[in-house]
Amino acid sequence: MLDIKRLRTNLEEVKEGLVKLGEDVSSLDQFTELDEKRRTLIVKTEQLQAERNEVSQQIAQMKRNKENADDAILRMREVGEEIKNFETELRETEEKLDQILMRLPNTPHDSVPVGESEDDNIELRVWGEKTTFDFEPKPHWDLGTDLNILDFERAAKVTGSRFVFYRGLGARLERAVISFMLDLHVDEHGYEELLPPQMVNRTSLKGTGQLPKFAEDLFHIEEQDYFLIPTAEVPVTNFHAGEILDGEQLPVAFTAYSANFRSEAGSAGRDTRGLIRQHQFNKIELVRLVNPEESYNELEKLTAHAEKVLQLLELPYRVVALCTADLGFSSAKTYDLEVWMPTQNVYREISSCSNFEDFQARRANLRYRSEKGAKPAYMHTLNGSGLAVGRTVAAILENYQQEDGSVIIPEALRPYMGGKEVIR
RNA sequence: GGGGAAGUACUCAAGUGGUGAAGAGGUGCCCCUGCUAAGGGCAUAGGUCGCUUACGCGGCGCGAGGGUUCAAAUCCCUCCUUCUCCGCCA
Repeated sequence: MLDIKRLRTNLEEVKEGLVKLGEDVSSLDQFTELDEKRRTLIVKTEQLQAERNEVSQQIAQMKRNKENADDAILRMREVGEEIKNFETELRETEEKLDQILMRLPNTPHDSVPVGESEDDNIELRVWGEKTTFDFEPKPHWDLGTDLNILDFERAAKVTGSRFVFYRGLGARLERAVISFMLDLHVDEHGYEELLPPQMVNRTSLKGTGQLPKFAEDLFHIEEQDYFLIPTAEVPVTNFHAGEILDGEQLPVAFTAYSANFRSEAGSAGRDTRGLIRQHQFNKIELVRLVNPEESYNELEKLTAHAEKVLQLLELPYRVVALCTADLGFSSAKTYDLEVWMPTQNVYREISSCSNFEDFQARRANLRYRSEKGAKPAYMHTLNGSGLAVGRTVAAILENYQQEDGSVIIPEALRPYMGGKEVIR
């Protein structure tokens, strides 16, 4: 959520930021009016409440002295009615304000390039050489099916489209990638591992920004009003929600494995084959809760941690800075890591590393004290995939394939594969 | 799933309609003391929202949300969490 005080004092500047995102800012036309109405109602309500508190004490006094308090009680009955009316009006006004504020995206950092589409994202660096073959490489879904390590057909039978069975060494490979990534982030990068709940409540989803605006992207459990998590970002960022941490506890660095569930509403027909766009996929997440002054250094750090995975797996990739058109709802700045997918001849997103500044912290009430006795302040939150596991497996299959249809296992994963070197 | 009990500050805890939510521990400052311990004194309800140039003032806050009442930690309703007994169960 944007800072309401910032909206009050710099409304035009905020609008400019939102316009860069291609956001419709007409909802803000009512902001000033609603905000002023809210504060007027607060003043009126509180004046009456103060009066009621005072007279109530007088009534108590009179009763104790066995005096007659009927006049005061009658008067307070009316005051009580008035308070109730003002409170109702106040609640309605605050709901309207909330409707506006909770649906406004974060404003982009100054360094974010302004753009019209993802084509305006800026390539920052390229790592590794694009894989080349002296034979016709197969897409990973054919490789996986032929090797009998991926089974899309049976998953469609058992559940539906956009699901998959990993089988045999395929399942083993997925599990190896998960363990490899977690171990790297815990042992080398200093993250604490969490294994989070894979369903969350509405409050958590509002905290990170998926609700109220993007409900149609989520799987919902009606009975309990829970949602399957679309990313571990949700439970992990909300881990400290509502708490006030000591400054020394920052930065908090969590890594988490979870399955992720996305309805993929609106992407019908896109990436229908293979592991790229599934309703359920595994991901290792990196989350950092940091000092505001540090958050942009922290973003570089976090991105480097995600990149390290690709480097150790020796998968060619590039890093792009997302332009305003491609920026996510909650993010102030995002770097995407894109891995080389030889059969599609493109770099495909495999990680998204973002600084949310205090946007999520406001929503989830994540605060810290810079020192003992200091006023609580919002921390900054960051997260990134470290990495998407299914897409990593797809990239391994495609980049490490051989002419005979077998796949070499990257060296870094072999300890997790029982020493096996090839899937054939 | 059914029955019981509970949720008050950093911790423990009193409080069944009426002035500022007891008390203890802890913490901070001070006294005493050669130093430490013990002892004594004072302070200590976090937060947040609003008003105010400011010093300040006020509202809300006893798990959450509603309700009754002039007045709610206290009475009523719904929900959440924890403990516990029974049943079921990976």
